[in-house]
Amino acid sequence: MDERDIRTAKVQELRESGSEPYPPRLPTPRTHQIAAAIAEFDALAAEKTSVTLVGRIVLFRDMGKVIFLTVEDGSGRLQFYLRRDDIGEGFALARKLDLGDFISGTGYFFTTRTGEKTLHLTAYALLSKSLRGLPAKHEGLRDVELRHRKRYLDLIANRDEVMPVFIARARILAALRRFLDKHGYIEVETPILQPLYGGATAAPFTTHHNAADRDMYLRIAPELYLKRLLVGGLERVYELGRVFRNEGVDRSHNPEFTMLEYYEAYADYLSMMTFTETMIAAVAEQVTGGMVITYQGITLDLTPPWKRITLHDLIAQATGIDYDQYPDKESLLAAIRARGIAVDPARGRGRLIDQLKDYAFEARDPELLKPLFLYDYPLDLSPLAKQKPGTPGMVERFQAHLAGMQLVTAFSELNDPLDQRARFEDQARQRAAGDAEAQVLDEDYIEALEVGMPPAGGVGIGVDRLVMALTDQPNIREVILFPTMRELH
RNA sequence: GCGCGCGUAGCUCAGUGGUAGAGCACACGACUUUUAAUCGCGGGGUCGCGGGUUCGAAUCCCGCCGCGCGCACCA
Repeated sequence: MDERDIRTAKVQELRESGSEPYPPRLPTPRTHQIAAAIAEFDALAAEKTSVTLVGRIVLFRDMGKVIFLTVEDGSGRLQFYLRRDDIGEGFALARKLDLGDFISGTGYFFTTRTGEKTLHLTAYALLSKSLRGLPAKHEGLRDVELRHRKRYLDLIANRDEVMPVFIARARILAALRRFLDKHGYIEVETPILQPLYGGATAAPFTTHHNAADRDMYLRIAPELYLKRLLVGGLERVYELGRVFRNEGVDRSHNPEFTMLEYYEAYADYLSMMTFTETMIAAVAEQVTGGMVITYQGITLDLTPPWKRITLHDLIAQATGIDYDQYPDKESLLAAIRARGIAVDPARGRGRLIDQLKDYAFEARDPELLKPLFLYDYPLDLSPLAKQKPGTPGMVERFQAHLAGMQLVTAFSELNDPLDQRARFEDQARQRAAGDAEAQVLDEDYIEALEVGMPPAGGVGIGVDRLVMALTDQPNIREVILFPTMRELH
């Protein structure tokens, strides 16, 4: 008989003796959360006030005629003390309690001779029987795969490290909503299940709608729907929700992740830059208590204004290449190769520029870890962004980088339906040439633009990465409760 | 997708060619202020999966699966 068999047998024995191991409610109402009771300990102990606390048994010390056990609830942990002389017949059953069981305990507070605040029980009750033991009390659960596959065990065993991260995550989401609401934005919900996917350059997850007998897609971004709402007359909208991209997993990517997108009519990318740094700094302050954070040992000051540099100047500083002097892919490629920088040449000019940006970040200049706005991007990488006047081939777009992670992308939204159609057609050519991630033409979206969309700025934030930055976590899987895992065989 | 590393008891880990181990957990016993309780005693393993080399494989080789790290890819 293994542990689980033994505990299952205990369930049976309890039922046969007329005791329900999974009762529907507490036999005695809970009077306090543990942390609240500890806060009032002196008064409660002085009056020997009867309190009822509940929780999971995390340590169990059976000394024959007395038992000490440590019980943990959502707020904290406390030692319970049971004496055979107090409990009577129930004491023998108490000795059969197991680590992991949920119990309630009624009694009064006292302090042991070693100074530990303790609840001296006059009665207890089993609330829920655990059939499987908890991870080792000292070593806990270190195996990263197990921690993520069985997050409930991770939360139990590594509570002090893991719980605060997800509490902070919840606070970050709430603070983002609060900030946007305060600034007149309304939160909307647009389709996750879409007949066409768009708004980003990524491969989708495909599914099938049986009733309509047609393929549908999980959204890769909410962008095109949010901008339809600008057409409809909503001036400030946002959506905070899950998006799905059929791509690999690494330290900063999970196939499903949380995106915040917000759009503001009559704004442009420059005003959205200011709004965004203000929002992120405010969220940091509300969640961490200040605008200066530490990420993986590096101090980062989020106080606005953040450094702003054009993509052109960043690349010029890092590589000495002034890409404005190389208006076509071939001449730029030659200049890159002349400096011995390795790039994938099977891409357009915009991709080359993008790779130069990556090269600049690879130098690991500590300055580039600080909050940074990079702006003015190549047009061919940004089919939904408005062209920058007087600068052919460039669009009004920015990205925010923090701690080396791309956190934000944003632009002045393209609202010229004729230009938009041409951009989609260009994407279609790239798709025909083998780029599976090129964006697909959305006729209905073009039609909406033809009705008329006000000039607007729009921003997308990778919320998981923001949570990583604000909780000092090195891996996106540490801020997603149930990260995507392969099937076990 | 490529490279490197890891996979041994429920958990944390040792074991690098010769009969599978430790601590915790678990079972049984002792103990009326313990606290990572202690003490005694005991059970528990397809060594990720499959194949190969060898008299003999957890250990060496090949393939597969899973995980991690790096690279590539990725608004």
